[in-house]
Amino acid sequence: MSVSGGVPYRFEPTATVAAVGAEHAGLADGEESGVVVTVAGRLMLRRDQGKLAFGDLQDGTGRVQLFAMERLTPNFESFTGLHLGDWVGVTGEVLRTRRGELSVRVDSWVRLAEARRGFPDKWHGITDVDIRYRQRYVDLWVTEESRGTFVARSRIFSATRRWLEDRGFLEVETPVFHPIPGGALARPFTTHHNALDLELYLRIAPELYLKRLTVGGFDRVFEIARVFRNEGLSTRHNPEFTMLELYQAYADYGDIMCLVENLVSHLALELHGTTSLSYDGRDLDLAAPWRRATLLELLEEHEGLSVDLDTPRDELVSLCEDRDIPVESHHGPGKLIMELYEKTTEPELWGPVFVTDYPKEVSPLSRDHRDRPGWVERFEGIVAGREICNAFTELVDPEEQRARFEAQEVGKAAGDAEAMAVDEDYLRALEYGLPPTGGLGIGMDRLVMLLTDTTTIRDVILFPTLRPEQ
RNA sequence: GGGUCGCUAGCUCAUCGGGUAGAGCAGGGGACUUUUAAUCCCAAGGUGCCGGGUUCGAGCCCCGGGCGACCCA
Repeated sequence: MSVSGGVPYRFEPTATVAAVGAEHAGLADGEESGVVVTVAGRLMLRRDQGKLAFGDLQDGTGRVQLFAMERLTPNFESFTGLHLGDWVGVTGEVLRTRRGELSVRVDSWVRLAEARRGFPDKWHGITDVDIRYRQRYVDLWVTEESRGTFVARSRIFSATRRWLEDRGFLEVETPVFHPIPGGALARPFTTHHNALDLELYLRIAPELYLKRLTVGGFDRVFEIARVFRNEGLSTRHNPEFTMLELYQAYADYGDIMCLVENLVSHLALELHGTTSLSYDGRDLDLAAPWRRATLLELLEEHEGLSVDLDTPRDELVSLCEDRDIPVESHHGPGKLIMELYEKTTEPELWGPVFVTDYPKEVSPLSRDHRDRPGWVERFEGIVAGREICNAFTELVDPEEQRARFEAQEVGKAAGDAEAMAVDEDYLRALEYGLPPTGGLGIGMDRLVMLLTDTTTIRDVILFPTLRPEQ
């Protein structure tokens, strides 16, 4: 076996680094355990010392020191010739050195892969975030927080699935290719199917398909859906991101609020053992119940504005203009109020808070409010100034839905690239009867950001969208 | 789309009132029997993001472009 030779086709570690550490925590300085283990991972540091050599092996669970001796270790010269970043498998006795470092003695070893490119600085790591995003395969080894964030992301997803399944929700998959983009107000990506000679859109939301399933009798469904929106990049926006959407028959938006606050606080407990978190240097408590307040109440509370849908349009327009909010001629009072709220109030909210009851004009899929004409039963969950979810009592009436779609088409004709189109098949589905249903969409990337105290969406997406190199 | 900042060795960073670049780590060679970013010695390593311009001379000044970060729309 030599460093220049080939590498094996398989290898069988008997323990993770973390397990070695846990099982031999009590070993005294200078003591040998009598236990032989096989570990594998990357060589991240090496300290040669004549007839001895020390190295740090890192696997997915942590680091442990390797202790090689010329007297015992086969091919000792080759071992000291390993490069930082090389993958190695090591078998040997677990011991603690005189200096108190838990170690695996290198009684036998094999190189499992060669790092032909030099690893980043062993102390400073990678500081250029561009390299971290483009070469995540290096970042994950070198930047401990990065690995931790993605492990947390995985735990959040699996805990979410488990929690929903425990409550009778069925996970489904619906199409990514949509002939008519719908379910959200956003610009889609377009693509083309050659055999059908058909323009298709990458979905901007799975919503309309999931509600078709509710019509079909799946009374609790969810999908963890990659969605695609053709918009700019920012610390909060990636063109492809992940939404959890769920639909619960017989429920209204009040039921969904309870679901959200229970799910999110559960995830915080699973991940951190507490709902008291810190985000971006500020305290945040996700314990249920969350405050509920209407959009108008919050607009008055934060901006001192007492307005409503019957406020004269001129007045709303000048309130917007006073705040440098651009107004377009087709904006009605609902849209103007929404703009005022989004620009002045939403960023100020720390939360968690459920902002309830939105203008019908900006909510084409939500059911009319049972008591407030012109408004719908919709809420957004705002945490740390960010919208993490959007939910409503679903609009079930096909006639009303058609009218909402047609109002959207008017906006589309007026040049609104984000407006919805009429989806005849969806209307046909509604005509077969959608029961009272509560629906929810959660931005999973933003939720992960919140729970991992991360302020850039690129830090929670393994391979964020970037301009190509060169 | 606008503004600010950044881009120098594989990685992390220096240098200067414009005079064709320097260190640590990594990589190469050597020393060292308990190291902890080990240490010590030696040698090597650069299209200074790209393209123009000003200048006797540009990594540095000017213009254009690229990529990124942050802020704003």
